[in-house]
Amino acid sequence: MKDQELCCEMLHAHPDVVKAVREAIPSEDALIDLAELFKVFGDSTRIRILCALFEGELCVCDIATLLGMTLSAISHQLRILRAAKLVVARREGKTVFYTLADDHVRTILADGIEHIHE
Amino acid sequence: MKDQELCCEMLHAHPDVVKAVREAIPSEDALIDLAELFKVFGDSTRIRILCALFEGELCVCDIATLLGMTLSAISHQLRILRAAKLVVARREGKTVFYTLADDHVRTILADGIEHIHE
DNA sequence: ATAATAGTTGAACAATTATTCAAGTGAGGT
DNA sequence: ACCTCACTTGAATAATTGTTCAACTATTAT
Repeated sequence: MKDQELCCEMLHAHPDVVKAVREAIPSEDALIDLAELFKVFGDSTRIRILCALFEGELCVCDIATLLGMTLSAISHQLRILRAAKLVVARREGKTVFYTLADDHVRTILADGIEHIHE
Repeated sequence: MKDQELCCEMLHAHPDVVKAVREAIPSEDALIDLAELFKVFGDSTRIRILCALFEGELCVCDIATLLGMTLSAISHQLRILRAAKLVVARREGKTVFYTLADDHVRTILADGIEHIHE
């Protein structure tokens, strides 16, 4: 986190290029938010939950059974997915059903799969 | 990581639904790879590097200057981006220039931005 | 009321990871 | 040969994070 003006190591950088890029890219805050979103996709448990929900709504216990994990572990991950607005919950009696929040999830995952298969 | 057959807590799960989903979703290994890819996008320094490279090729020093970070920190992150095949390097004398490896990066980031703005 | 079921939550622990620091390459200049 | 510049790399440290365990809430049944 050094200031580039004070960092002699970096005086050889191409200042015109750096200036142009600095004006063109989104704000640091926007990119932090973006990284936070991708961080949510960056865990295989959460990816598996999202993929399972592609097939339709599931209760927490179904997901736990499917992944062979505890209710608690799944519930913690669902909280993160809810906070990122990737899934929504619906209660029916004692059971809570989860669904994908929208189609962005499908699109993002599909793009990722495509990159891997290239 | 409990076996669902042995886990009495989960006997109430909907077995037909679980079975259908289990057959429909990709293999656990494939989803682990996918999570690894998104993990690379899940860091704001790396996202900022990728965004900077949208504008064209940059040397390591340009990137370090732009982000106000040390050469070492940037170099470590570039190594991760190279391993994920998101960027490629080209040496010209003492300088190493980096470029986006392909258009998947643009697509994935654009989808992420869209989700945030919804 | 009491109990049982389905899920949530907080604290703790282990594992992962981003940055720093110091040392090490590889290329060009003298 | 020696030096400098533009990186790269390995080890160490601090911060973050996923899972477990135990306790708790909400709903239904008796």
